[in-house]
Amino acid sequence: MPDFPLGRWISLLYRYGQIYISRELEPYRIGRGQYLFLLVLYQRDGLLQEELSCYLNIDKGTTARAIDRLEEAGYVRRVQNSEDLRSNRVYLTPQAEEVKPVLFSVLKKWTEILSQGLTPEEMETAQQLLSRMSENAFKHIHGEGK
Amino acid sequence: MPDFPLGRWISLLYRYGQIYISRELEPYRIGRGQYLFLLVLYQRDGLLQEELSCYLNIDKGTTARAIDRLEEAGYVRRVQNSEDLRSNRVYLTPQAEEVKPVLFSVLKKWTEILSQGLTPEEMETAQQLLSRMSENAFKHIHGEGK
DNA sequence: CCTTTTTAGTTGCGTATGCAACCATTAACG
DNA sequence: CGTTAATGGTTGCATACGCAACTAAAAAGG
Repeated sequence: MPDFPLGRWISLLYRYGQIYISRELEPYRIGRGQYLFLLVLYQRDGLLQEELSCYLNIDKGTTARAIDRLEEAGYVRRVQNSEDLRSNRVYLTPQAEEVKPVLFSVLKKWTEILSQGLTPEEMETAQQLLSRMSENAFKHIHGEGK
Repeated sequence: MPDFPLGRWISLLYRYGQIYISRELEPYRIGRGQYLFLLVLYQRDGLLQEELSCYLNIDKGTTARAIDRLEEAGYVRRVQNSEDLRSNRVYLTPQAEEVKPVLFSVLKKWTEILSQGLTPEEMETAQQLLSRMSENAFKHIHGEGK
């Protein structure tokens, strides 16, 4: 790749990560587009869809459909927010607590695969740098304009 | 995000990069799923679809459709390979040469956006680490396996 | 040679994703 | 208050992607 090596690696890591997650979580009916929402809800249950979208920086339409899936598979339930009837709070079900260790172990294993031959310090550095680049990306796409 | 921060940043960088590329290249009818193929062809023209797939590690079905798009938009043409009638060689058109500077400048700008606040050494490190993680991902998904 | 297997490419299907249009509810304002 | 604007959520549409089934051509093996 002559130019733009970064984009190529990011594309590969994203796509291959999705393949891995899909395969491993398929028996649990958790799709690659859904697991991130579970991760956020494990941290803080009962968020609004809008809060999930905002936190993960994912389109609200995409979020709506991901929550559809999770609800249909029995991992979350929507409860209309009594303080604002337009919005839903999303709560984990006991079934979600049950798969939590599975999900964490799958993600941990993928991280281990990626980190083969890298030192913990290098992994830490990678996270640091990706996080800073993400913030730049975010600010450019949203933050004042263009 | 409690665990799996890496996946989250990669997801964000991938999706936001796609948004940026889509917007910038939309006037030229080059989609976010197509520009990588052009980049490879700028390096070496006349590759087989299979070689493109293999080099970018992208599914051959996806490749076929990306080349469809590029052909329809006038950037490449398929020529049946006389040495193996099953395969096509993909050649750039003059129109592809014309957009080359535009494409490169768009990608360069995105890299500059991502690298704000990072030193050139840090960017170099990031590429290094991503490249090594990509190789790990590749080996796990393909290489013997799993 | 003829049959079997492999391989390059195409296509159908399922999923994910962003955008824009839309709906219902809430907030802002005159 | 009543009208207008903003906002949370849903849905239609377009694109991208992997997988699997399929086709046609080439390679392998008897």
